[in-house]
This record gives sequence, structure tokens and C-alpha cells, in this order.
Amino acid sequence: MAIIVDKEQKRKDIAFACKDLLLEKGIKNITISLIAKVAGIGKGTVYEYFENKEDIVFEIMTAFIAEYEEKLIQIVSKNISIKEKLFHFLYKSFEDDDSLKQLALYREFLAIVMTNGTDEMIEFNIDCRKRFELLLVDILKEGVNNNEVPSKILTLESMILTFAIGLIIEVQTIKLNPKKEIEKFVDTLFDLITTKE
Amino acid sequence: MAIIVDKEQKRKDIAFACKDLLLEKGIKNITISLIAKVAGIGKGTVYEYFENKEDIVFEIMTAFIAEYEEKLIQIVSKNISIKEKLFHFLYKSFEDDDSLKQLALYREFLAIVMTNGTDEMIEFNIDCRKRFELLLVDILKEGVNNNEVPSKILTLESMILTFAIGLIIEVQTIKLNPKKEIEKFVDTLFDLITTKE
Amino acid sequence: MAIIVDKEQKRKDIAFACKDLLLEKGIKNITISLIAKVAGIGKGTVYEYFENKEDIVFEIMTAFIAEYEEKLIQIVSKNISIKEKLFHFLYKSFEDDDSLKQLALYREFLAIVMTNGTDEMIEFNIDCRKRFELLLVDILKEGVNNNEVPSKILTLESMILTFAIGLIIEVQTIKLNPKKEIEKFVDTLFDLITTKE
Amino acid sequence: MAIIVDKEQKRKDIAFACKDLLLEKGIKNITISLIAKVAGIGKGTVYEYFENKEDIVFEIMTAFIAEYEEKLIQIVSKNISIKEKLFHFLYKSFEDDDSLKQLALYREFLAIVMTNGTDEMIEFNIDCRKRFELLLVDILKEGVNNNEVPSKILTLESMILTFAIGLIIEVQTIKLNPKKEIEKFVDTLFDLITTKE
DNA sequence: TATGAATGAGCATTCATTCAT
DNA sequence: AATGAATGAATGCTCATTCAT
Repeated sequence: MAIIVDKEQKRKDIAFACKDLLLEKGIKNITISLIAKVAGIGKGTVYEYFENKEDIVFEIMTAFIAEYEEKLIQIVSKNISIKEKLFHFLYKSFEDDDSLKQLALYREFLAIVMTNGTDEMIEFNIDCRKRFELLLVDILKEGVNNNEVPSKILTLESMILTFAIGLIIEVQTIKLNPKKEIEKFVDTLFDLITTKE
Repeated sequence: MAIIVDKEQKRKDIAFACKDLLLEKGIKNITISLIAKVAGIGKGTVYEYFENKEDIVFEIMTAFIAEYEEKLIQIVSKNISIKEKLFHFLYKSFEDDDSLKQLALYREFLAIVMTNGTDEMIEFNIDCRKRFELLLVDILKEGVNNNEVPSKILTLESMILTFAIGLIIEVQTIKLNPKKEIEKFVDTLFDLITTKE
Repeated sequence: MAIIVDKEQKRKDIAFACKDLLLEKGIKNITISLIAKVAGIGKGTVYEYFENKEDIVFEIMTAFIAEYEEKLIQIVSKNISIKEKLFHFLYKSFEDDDSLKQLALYREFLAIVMTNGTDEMIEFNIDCRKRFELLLVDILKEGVNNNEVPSKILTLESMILTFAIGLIIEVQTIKLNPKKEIEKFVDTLFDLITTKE
Repeated sequence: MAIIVDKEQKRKDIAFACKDLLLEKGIKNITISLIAKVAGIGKGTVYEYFENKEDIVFEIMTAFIAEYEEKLIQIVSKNISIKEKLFHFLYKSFEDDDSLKQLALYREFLAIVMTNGTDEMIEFNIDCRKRFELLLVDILKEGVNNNEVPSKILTLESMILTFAIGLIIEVQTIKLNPKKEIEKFVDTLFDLITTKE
């Protein structure tokens, strides 16, 4: 058991050592040789702890997702209006350079899943989506509870996430301005949802 | 005098001959050798009509986009409710096997643009977006003119397209059911937009 | 016979039209397509007047050589000392930008003859050498006649040309300074040859 | 632990295995596939030890140059007259079939440096020149020390090497007879230099 | 447990030349 | 005479993964 713990720890150590490298190089341009060098181990050793290159990328991406989730949780717990929360929830990944780099990596990951995605990748992706869904639901429910928005907003939850993915893509593929689009989206949404009799 | 060939026509002939091949193999796995063989010409001849591999893929994709646009135009001109039109506008690419194959190709193209997109590709993509935008606006405006929906629906236009892209991705990456999602999206949208005082 | 004359004239016309192009592009990077375009004729027509690409290059090089020979003849006829004449004879091809460009072309030609030279090329090259030899002999003989140098200088003639070729190479391959080397060469030579009892 | 290979040694082993191949095929016609096959290794392995094709050619050429230098050193240390030494110094590369093959390779290398030479190639070439220069100076100085020739012969050193390069070229490009030319060159040189009052 | 040496498939592109018209 | 459409051979390099030590 001690050994197992060590293995798990070493996986994380290796992954941690490569975070910046992956951000800098991207999935396609990172090599096992480089990973081994940066982690200070031999190429063969990498395979003692990871199944394959994909596996390493997953490990690192998982860490990034966890980090990002942390940021979103902070948004949820902030003392701001639901509208503001929703804006930040959507805009967080465009806010600063580090986030943008992580977003670029996620985009690269998406590109792979979109075309060559293994079941494992899709599983991973579904899992991520679910975790973000929970947070979004938290935000929406809180708004409902505070009577800021009618409860029917909850039905929009999946649609909002799909829009978010669309935006992540289109910011790159048709040079959409994320801030502008998100502001418009949130404004329109709240305009529609809060229209009273 | 030598034979004068209609270069533009021959381009299209070659592209046409390779349509199925591209659909079957995908952008990354199609080769010039194969293209030449399928088109029944020499490899060098391919380069008489196309700058490079990318150029051929563009030509074929452009044809697909035009075909698809045609289908959308038919939807616009159909005698159905705006709600139904919007549904079909969004669902058309998932409706049959041929459409799904073309969608897969577009997804592959998107994946490239997302990560290695040249300016030309982005240009192409922006252009496609604009053409679809026009059609969507047609649908929405008609609905407004017929008093089926309030005019504020027009502000949703860009958002709808972004959602559409998000859906194209997520159908693949998190196995979303396109029909279900689109139905929910359209229903919710119309529920929100048509809520009266 | 009229037709033959026309053919010869057209050869020269085509060659003339391509002179600058060849100088700019070099032998390896010039293409038949480009030649045809610049000469304002069809690709096939080029082959009506020339055997092959090599043939065109020859025609143009021949013109350049003739031009260069002209320059050397002027040196021969100048009213300067034999030492100065020899210096200019050797230095002429390094003197100005146009000459340097022609020299670069000749170097490229040499590179081909050195490795893939056809008999025809070698013939051509031998012929060039002979023509320059004649001029050099003129210079040397004149010096002897004027009692500027002893007649034994005539035995050096081939050696001087070989040195000239070596210099043309080494200016490029080991960055020799042509002016300095030629001055040293001429000085040393005259020092040796004119040492009297 | 894994096997630790003496990278430098293996480089040499691979290079050694390809010597004849390079001599036979020449720089332009040698292929990585062939190199790998002849060296009995995989194509990828070649790239473990060499940066690129050029790198391999350099390694082999370096070996040939070293071999050739060795031969020249033996000439320097021979107990013959300076005149004979100079003759052999210049004639060595034409003496036997192996030397002629190596000379052809060097000529091919020169042809590349003359037209597409990278800085690295020029560096390499300058370095070779310098090494031969040292040996030539040895020969000349010894002659001076032995009172075989006046010290002014030392000023001819660079000129002799330039002549040597010119000869290497012209033997090929205008079918000069190396033995004859070198004999004439050496005779004339000694005639001039040793002319006494 | 750690290592690192070895591997090999896979592919776009250029351009001189020909020859049917 | 003039043309220009068609051709096709030929090759360097990367990198994830394995496995002998």
C-alpha cells in the first residue's frame, strides 16, 4: 500500500513538473523526451507511472481543471448578484493570461476529442462537464432562492454550458470578443427571464 | 494551338470526384496520391489546379457548405412556423447520415482552425458564419413580421449560432443527444421570448 | 535559309529576355515556366528553339561570356603597365555588382560541371578557358615586347588562369578577399619574375 | 540500468560503415534509408546520433580529411627535397583511385559550398584550409632552413593553395592533366624562386 | 525500479519534358 | 509554328513506445 501511495504521489510529481511545459508547448508539441527531461527522470521511467502520453496529459489537465474549479467555487461564494456570478462563471477562463493559456490547452484537448476522442477522453470530458454543471446549478439555485430570478432559469443550465463551449471555440475560430459576447448573452438572458407580467 | 481547359471547371471536377473520399478519410488522412488516383489524374496535375492539399480541402468544403446552405434556404422558404424553422435550422446537420458525415468533416476542420488555424482558414470560417447568420436572420425576421415572436428575438441571433457550434462539439465530446437538446433549446427559447404580460 | 536565320534570332531573343531573370534566380532556381512567361511565349515553344533547359542556360551564359570578354579586351588595349593589366584581368569579375552577379552565375555553372558536367558543358568550359587564355597571352606578350617582363612569364600563363579559378572558388568558400589576394599574387609574381642578376 | 553507449564512438562507427557508400553515391545521391541499411540500424537510430543528413556527411568528410592530412604529414616527414615534397603535397589527391574518389567527394562538397554553402560549411572549409596551410608552411620552412629555397617562398603559400583548388576544379571542368600541370607549376616556381644573381 | 537505445512508417511537392491539337 | 495540359519520381525526418539490462 505504501508503494501504491508513492506511485500516485510520483505521478503527481511528474505531472506537476510538466505543467508549465505543457502550457507552453501544447499537447501536440510536447514530447515524452521533454517530459522525462523536465521531470528529471528517464524516458522509460515515464512509462512506469503512466500508460501513455495521453495519460500524462490527462493527469495534468485534471490538475488544471481542479484549479479552475477552485476559481469557480470562489465565484459561487462571492457576495455578488446572480447576474454578476453568471458573467464571471462564463468569463473566468478569458480573464487573465494564465487562464487563457489553460483555455488554449483545453481547446487543444477538445480538438482531439472532437476528432479522435477515445472513450476514456469522452468519459473525462463528460465528468468535467458534470462538475461545472453542479457549480452552475449552485449559482442558479441561489438566484432562485434569493428571488433574483424565476425558477425556470434552471432549465437553461445545459444550454448555458453549451453556449460556453461554443464561445470557447468561436473566440478562436471566428475571433469573437468573449467579453462582449458574454455581456450580451447575460444581459439578454436576464432581460428575457425577468420579464414580468 | 493547345487545348484550353476551363481551369475553374476542372478544379470543381477534381473536387467533386474527391468528395466521398474526403468524407470517408477525413482531412488528416487524405493523401494527394489518393486524390490523384480517385480523380483519375496524375499527382502533378493536382498541383496544376490547386495550390496545395489545404486548397483542395477548402474547395470541397466550400461545395459542402454551399450544399448545406441550399438545404437551409429550403427550410427558410418552407411554410412552417418560425419555431419549426429554427428547429430544422439547428437540426438539419444531424438529420441524416450524409449530413452527419459532412458535419464530422466540418468538426475536423474546426479542430484544425481551433489549434493551427491559418488566417485564411479563419477568414473562411468567418465567411461561413456570416452566410448562416443571414439565413437565421431571415427566419427570425419573418417570425417577427408574422407576429409570431417579438422583435427582441433578433438580439439572440449570434447567441443561437454560438449555441449551435457548442452543440456540434458536445454531441461528439460529451455524447449529447442533438435532437433532445435542440428541442429543449427551442422550447425554452420560445417559452421565454413569448412570455406575455 | 531565311527560316534558319529566324530561328537563330529567336533563340537570341528568348535568351536576351531571360538574362536578368537568370542572374536573379540562378541556374537551379530558374524554371521553364518562368522563362516562357518572361519571354512571352508558351512553354512548348521554348522547346522549339532549345533542346532543353541546359541549352538555354548555355545560350545566356555564352552572351555573358562574350560581354565579359569584351571587357577584358578593353583592358588589353588600355595604355597601362602589364602589371596593372594583369591585375585588372584578374580583378575585373569582382569589380562591380553586375560582374559579381555574373560571377555568381558562372560559379553555379562551374558547380554543375564539377559534379554532373556533360561532355557538352566541358567542351563549352574548355572553349571559354581558351578564349581567356588568348587574351592573357596578349597581355603577357605585350609585356615581353615592351621589355617590361622577361619572356619566361609566358610559361606562367596556364598557372595564372588556374589560380584565377581557384580564387573565384575560394572567395566564396573560404571568404578570401579577392582584391587583397590578387594584389599579393601580382606583386609576388612580378617580384619573382623581374628579379635580375 | 540501461545500456550506456559511447555516443561519439557510435557516431564514428556509423560514419565508418557509410564511408564507401558515400564515396560511391556522392553527397546528393546518398539517402538516409541507405545509410541506415548499410550501417545496419534503423532510420530513426541515425537521427539519435546525427542532427541531419548534412551532419553525417560532415562526419565522414572529416574522417577523410583527417586521413588525407595523415598522408600529407608523411610527405612532410619524408627524406626528399622540398621540390619533391611540394610536388607530392599537390599531387597526393590525384595519385591513386581511392584518393581520386575522395577528391570527387570533396569536389561535390565544394560545389555545394560554392552555391548553397551554410555558415557551418564555410567554417568547416576554412578550417580544412588552415590545417593544410600549416603543413604547407612546414614544407616551405624546412626548405628555407635547409637553404634549398630563399625565404621569400613563404609569401607564396596562400597562392599555392589557391592554385591547388583551381587545379582540383579544372582537372574536372577542363580535363587538365594534374600531373603535367603540377610538374610544370613546381618547375616554374622553383625556376623563378631560385634564380640567382 | 530505472533506464535510454532502438525503431520505422508515412507524405507533400516540384518541374523538365512531351505531344495532341 | 505554337501551345499548355499532363505527368510522376523521389526523399528527409519525428517520436511514442518497447524491452534488455
